[in-house]
Amino acid sequence: MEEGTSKSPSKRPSTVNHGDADPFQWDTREDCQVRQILDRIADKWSLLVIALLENRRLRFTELRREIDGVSQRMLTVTLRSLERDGLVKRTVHPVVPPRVEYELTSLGRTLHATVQSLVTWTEKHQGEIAAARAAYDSRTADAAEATAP
Amino acid sequence: MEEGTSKSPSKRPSTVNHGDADPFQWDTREDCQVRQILDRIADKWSLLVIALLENRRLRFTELRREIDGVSQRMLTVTLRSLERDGLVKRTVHPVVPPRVEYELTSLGRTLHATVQSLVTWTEKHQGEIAAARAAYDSRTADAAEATAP
DNA sequence: CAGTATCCTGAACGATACTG
DNA sequence: CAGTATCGTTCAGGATACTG
Repeated sequence: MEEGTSKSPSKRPSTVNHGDADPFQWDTREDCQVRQILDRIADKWSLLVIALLENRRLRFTELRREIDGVSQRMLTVTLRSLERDGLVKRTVHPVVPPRVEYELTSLGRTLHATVQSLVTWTEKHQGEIAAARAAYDSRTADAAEATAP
Repeated sequence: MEEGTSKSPSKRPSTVNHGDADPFQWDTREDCQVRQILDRIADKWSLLVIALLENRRLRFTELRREIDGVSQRMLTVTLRSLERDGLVKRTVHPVVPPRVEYELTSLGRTLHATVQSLVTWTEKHQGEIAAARAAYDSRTADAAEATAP
């Protein structure tokens, strides 16, 4: 598992370079914290895990069953990332067979609350977005049809 | 440009399958709107573009200069996606040389406002996250050192 | 049960060259 | 100026097999 460790730390090709006095430092720097957090929660599974753990602590297999599309490997990678960032607490019970439980930390719960505003926004505006997409696609289709009929 | 068009529409391998009555429909379905929105704004450049357009309308080259790490290709792809979703308005002025200006739509502005809460959360908690990472990494390093010295 | 370790594929992205 | 077209690389993530 090299990517789990390399995912966050190995990201400074110093591409984005703005530099000057700017009211938007938070988004113009490559190592921007916001971007890192967004990358964390917007990846394929993190949000699902956070949402499921919001209710109750769950075991590895329970999470797997709930999400079900996730591969064993990616669930592990996702959980490790969340644990590393202090969003999820991992508890190993020294029994056999092993029993490992995951739960949100208090930090994880505050993140979930914040994400809710995004969820709310999306639910409120998904109609507009769908309409915009449909409009754009039909416009594009028309243009293509007019160009190469 | 195949990926620009395929980016959003070609995403239903119907992997995540939960099904049963669940208070979390918004996050367990593969075609989840929240996930789509997150994918849009969390990609490499969208957030930067939205942030820059929050202030003023900008031309293609101006955006390119501001972001500067972005390739011509990705800026185009990003702008097209944002336009398709109704977050950004594209205006072509029929002059020569061409003059194309981009600005946020009202929908785009409301999204920016929503994202701000995430930014605020991040600024507030980045210390905790950094600490959690450092703690996790040192723990991990210790374990590795104890296993294979 | 809860993982690791490998291998492999597709697609995201960058670099480059060309155009209305 | 503001793109489009093509090519090559990288790497996230799935499939599979093996362990404490």
